[in-house]
Amino acid sequence: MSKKELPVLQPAQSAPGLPGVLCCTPLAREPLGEADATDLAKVFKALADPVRLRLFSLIASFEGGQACVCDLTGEFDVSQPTISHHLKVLRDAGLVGSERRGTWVYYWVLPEMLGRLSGLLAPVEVGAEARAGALA
Amino acid sequence: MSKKELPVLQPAQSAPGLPGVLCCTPLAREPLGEADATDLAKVFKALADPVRLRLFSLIASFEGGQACVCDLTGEFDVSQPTISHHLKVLRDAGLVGSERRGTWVYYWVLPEMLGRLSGLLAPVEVGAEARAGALA
DNA sequence: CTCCTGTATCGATGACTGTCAACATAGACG
DNA sequence: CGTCTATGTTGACAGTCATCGATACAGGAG
Repeated sequence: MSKKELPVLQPAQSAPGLPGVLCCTPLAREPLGEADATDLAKVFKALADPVRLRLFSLIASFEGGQACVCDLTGEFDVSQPTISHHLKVLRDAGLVGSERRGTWVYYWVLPEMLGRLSGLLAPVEVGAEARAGALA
Repeated sequence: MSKKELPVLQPAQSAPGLPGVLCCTPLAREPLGEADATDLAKVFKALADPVRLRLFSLIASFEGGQACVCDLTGEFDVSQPTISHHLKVLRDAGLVGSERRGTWVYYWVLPEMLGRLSGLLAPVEVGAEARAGALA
């Protein structure tokens, strides 16, 4: 079941509330509102760090689609508290989910947000018309 | 600088250094390398600001696909130098191109980068393939 | 219970970033 | 030439961020 309009982002968990923009509005289709831009910027900011990008990619491409923190810390040159901090940023942005399972804590990517971002960045048909229709 | 020294970035050429990652590698497909993550982070960082997001969206959705700075400054509460700064960030990230045309300077979105980002964020089939075929 | 390991939080710090005012530059026009 | 308008650049400041060490919390083992 795929719901497109619902901002389902486990509001009870950690997602600070990502409104409708992140649903399906193409960035290049119509001007972004202030509030929407602020929310979107938070998500991009979460991805705007090399360590977080690698963390995110590592989790996403892990066997089973999830990884425990112990699998991640060894891959980076930063300290464990830093890794934990970055994971929290990703979680707060609604990009990953997490769950404690016994001793270890597992993280997985939330594909919804990924798909929304992908759709947001999808370029609209800007063929020859755009270039040709120059004004004065 | 009458005709500019080629501000319009060409993929992996005059750009700040956008290698192959930005071409078509899905983020959730395989772990991102350090260098690739650093480059990608720069692009996301350029989008990680509400003003820049609105600027970008505004330019992209403008009539003719391009807008002069004079069309943009009025839409924001920040000063003109700040707008100019943000436009430079977007240009350096390879997200927009610019050209002086007489008195005014016009900006337009580079759809290539947009498409690359969109492809990068495209979620892989987590439901079936990733879950099953990952463990080799 | 106590110890040990895995993970999160806290406080501090150096680096970066968004913003502005002031100034510089480029082109149009008289 | 000089002047006006449109943009870009510079320098400075405040706020944010990435990172660390120390520490706290959670759960399993003894």
